[in-house]
Amino acid sequence: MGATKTYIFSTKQNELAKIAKVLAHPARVAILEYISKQDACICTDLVDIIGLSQPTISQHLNEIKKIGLLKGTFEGKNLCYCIDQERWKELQDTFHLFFSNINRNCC
Amino acid sequence: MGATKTYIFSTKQNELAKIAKVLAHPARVAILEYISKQDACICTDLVDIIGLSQPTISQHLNEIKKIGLLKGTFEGKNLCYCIDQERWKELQDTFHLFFSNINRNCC
DNA sequence: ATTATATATTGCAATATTACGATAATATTT
DNA sequence: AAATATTATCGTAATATTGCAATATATAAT
Repeated sequence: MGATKTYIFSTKQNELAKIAKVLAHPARVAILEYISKQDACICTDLVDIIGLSQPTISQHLNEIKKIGLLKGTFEGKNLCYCIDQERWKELQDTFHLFFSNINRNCC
Repeated sequence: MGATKTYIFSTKQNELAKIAKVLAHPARVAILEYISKQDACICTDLVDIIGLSQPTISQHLNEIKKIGLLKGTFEGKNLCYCIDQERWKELQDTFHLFFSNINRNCC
């Protein structure tokens, strides 16, 4: 008990839920927004911008990384995080499809 | 410790996260998909369709209701659940905006 | 090599979520 | 009024998430 029964749902349903879960925290929304607004992609200052501790930010970044949304490369001592545009579009499509496939003739 | 620090984020960021949280469970995705596919909206059989217990389904429905996505009216002994089209479009726009506002010139 | 700076990992406590049995509430039917 | 059917709520156990201090790791600069 207590654990999500993923096995009774379809792959697509689990996929959407998994992606949504990453967006289900304001810190991760804020991180994605911040990174996307940067011209360059040196994101050293997320800790100051967001206002959470460095380990916490690091963990959130890791959650975002898990669904393939971040490309990270070292540039000097700083880690350069960028949003993976291909993956971003994929997720956009996933959500678009989900929101589009809804029946209108009800109630 | 342990609780999300909502107060350090913007209303919009918290809003998106809150909506995403509802979609962050495959059962709720499945429920929304099922309801949207029905011509009529008598959704008594969700328990059989999804494969979770009646209390669990009821709780999930409640989560969906909390963000205003469900219109529910009693029709006889059965509860008639429908998706609120207005609200649905709002959420669709919220996500669309979020996914659109992303910088392209990076990395 | 040592120091400084940036990010990752570990360990742990607080809180939240998920799921279901038992039970209550509500409405229909007999 | 009693029985039936459907949904909601309560209580509780299992699991997951959130957040941070402490520590480890990695690169840069001195």
